[in-house]
Amino acid sequence: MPEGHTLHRLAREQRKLFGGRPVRASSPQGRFAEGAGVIDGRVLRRTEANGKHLLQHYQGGPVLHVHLGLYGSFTTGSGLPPEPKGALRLRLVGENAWTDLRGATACELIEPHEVRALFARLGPDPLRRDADPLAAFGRISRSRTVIAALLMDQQVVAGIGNVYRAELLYRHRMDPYLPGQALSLPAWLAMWNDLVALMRIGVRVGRIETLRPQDRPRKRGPLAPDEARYVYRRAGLPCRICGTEVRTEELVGRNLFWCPYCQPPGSAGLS
DNA sequence: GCTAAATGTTGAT
DNA sequence: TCAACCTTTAGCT
Repeated sequence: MPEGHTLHRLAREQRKLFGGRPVRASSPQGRFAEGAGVIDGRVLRRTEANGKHLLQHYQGGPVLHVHLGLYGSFTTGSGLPPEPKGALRLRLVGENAWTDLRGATACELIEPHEVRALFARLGPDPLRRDADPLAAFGRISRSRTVIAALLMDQQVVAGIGNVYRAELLYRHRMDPYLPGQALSLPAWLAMWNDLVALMRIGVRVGRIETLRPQDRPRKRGPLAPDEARYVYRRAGLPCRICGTEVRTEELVGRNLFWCPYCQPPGSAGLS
């Protein structure tokens, strides 16, 4: 489930499982055979995530770049890896752990200048220490594009996907169709700080949780997906807070979800 | 059991 | 604007 939190979690996990030791790399599917051959036997020195991109830095210089896209995934386990099945793009095997990559949009070795170019076209990532929310506000406040579209633009903020977008706008009672220009700095900073907190929770628990404690259904056991969110994928269901039907509409190729009562036209956030 | 849609991006048309 | 990527899950039957 790849929004930014997933990639940061993976970077952390892979550092712990494979970092500082040589890894065996292979591409049973064959599509990344050459790259796997380069990595094979090298020490994994460092892993990092920026937005939805994952990088593994290997001894001697090779950098593996992975972007999971819509349905790419890593499956990880301990002990001996299972017999490869299906389209297995990349398998990494360490001392006592293995991980399989499937379905990724990008799995490639890139040069240092390509890493710089990649990072240069990403906006601040709320999960990185060096992230500057004012850089994002600069773009937002100069734009006539609606905030729901700006939030999904990785050049504005790196790592937000459709779930965080919908839930963040809801939590701030913001009209998704508000032009970026209409956001105040305090409203943006409140959203940013909330986003940092939400995404850190996402890294910690491994999924996107956005409900405030008082809004969580009181029930035991795991929550169904539509019970764990305010508006994302809840079209036609009553808003958790006001009971109005949650709406959905396609916006730049993606489904947007919002509550027309809690986020009325012109509503510019809580600050 | 089957089908459609999905948390995303790139590159061709 | 659309296909590709080719997995997973929700929602049917």
